[in-house]
Amino acid sequence: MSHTLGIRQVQKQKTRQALLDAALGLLEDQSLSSLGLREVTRAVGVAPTAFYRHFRSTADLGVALVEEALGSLHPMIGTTVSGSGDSEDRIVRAVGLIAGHVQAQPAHVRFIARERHGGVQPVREAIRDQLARFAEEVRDALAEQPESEGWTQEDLLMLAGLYVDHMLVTASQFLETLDAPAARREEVARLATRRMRLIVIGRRHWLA
Amino acid sequence: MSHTLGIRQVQKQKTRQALLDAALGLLEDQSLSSLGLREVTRAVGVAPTAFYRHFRSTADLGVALVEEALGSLHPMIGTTVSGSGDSEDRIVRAVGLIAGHVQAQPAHVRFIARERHGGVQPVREAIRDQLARFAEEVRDALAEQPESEGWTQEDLLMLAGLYVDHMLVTASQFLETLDAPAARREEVARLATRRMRLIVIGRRHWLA
DNA sequence: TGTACATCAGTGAACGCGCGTTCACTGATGTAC
DNA sequence: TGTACATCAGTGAACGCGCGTTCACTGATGTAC
Repeated sequence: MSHTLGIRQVQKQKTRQALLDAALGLLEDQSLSSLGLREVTRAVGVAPTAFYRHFRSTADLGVALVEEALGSLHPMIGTTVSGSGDSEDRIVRAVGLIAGHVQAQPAHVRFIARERHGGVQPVREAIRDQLARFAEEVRDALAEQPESEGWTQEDLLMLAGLYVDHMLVTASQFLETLDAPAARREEVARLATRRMRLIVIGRRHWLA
Repeated sequence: MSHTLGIRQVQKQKTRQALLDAALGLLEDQSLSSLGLREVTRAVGVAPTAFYRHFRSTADLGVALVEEALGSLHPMIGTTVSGSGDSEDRIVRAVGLIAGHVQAQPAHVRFIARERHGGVQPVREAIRDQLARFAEEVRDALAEQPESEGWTQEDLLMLAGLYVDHMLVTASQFLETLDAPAARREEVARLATRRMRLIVIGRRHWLA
């Protein structure tokens, strides 16, 4: 049975989302460790004290943003790695997907890149955990490919980590081209594709 | 002829260095964008206004820290890439060098990892420029290896970028093991070595 | 070498400002009967 | 369905505090003669 939220719950969720959205916007030009609670509430148009009805602190809000930014990407992983076509097709598709995601959610991507090594410990840990999950998911998807025959789980996880890190490097490179002409973006895509190709070649000859 | 600095210049340099050192220490648990000028002068034991005799702002100090953290590493590049031994020797030596540097200068490494995508634009740009120089230096060193015959300059730079990014990923992984038992550090070293080996294998078969 | 003046790294008081957090509150929504 | 009470998201005043920046200053160091 579907549980309908009351008016109060719905309104509370709206305010919470508004706080998250406002914070994400403010974080385009600063780090979470310098984001002020009053800044966020001012941007939303609520009293500073309303903040505490939703988050204990800006660090707490940051952890929620990590969930929002990365939580929904997990399904994408499997379909990309296990998708149809040869490895060249998959490389091109993966780079395209990253480019598209950066265009669609630049603020999310910037937030993750910035706070992955940022000054707020709980947020760093939340990101690290999510990325570790990504790597495991990639490993499991790789394990089902015929090319992975003879590979140890450990080496598959090593390769998966390489893919995940490369994905992040590529995303942050696309981020830097957002205000640049499309040609610059093409160049990043070309370069990312070649890097990925080199890794795939390394994979193919790994067991030799 | 050697130019001896006057007492005044020497003292000024000392204070400047004390400000840089204090800032670096404070940046272990926060980002530059939340670092206060008064925090830094308080840690050094000088009046807040003394700060302005050395830097225009904390962002300006950050740019100086980038120079301090990365400027002296350039010579290391060439000797690592062009060093003696086969590729396996060079991989092991490179990973060892990174591990040693992280142990010797953890605050520098943390600062670079944190501010590379941090909230202070001039600092991000300074880091990006230094890393671009690293990549070019690696490319030039690679170009002199016999294995690079037939490679375009562009592909060599692509490979060099892969090495530089991998170096940073490895450094930040070592950083997370600083308070962990040595066994954890060994594991990171092992993993980084394998990743590097996979890239080298990819390189060997690139032109096929 | 000694003297008179210039330089300038560091001082300390003062300023206006925005911060995070507390508290008792209001009034719409939810619930029990 | 109507009523009486409970809940609780958001309010607004108040607090003490540390911030960045200004300014005129001091006194040791540097320089010209």
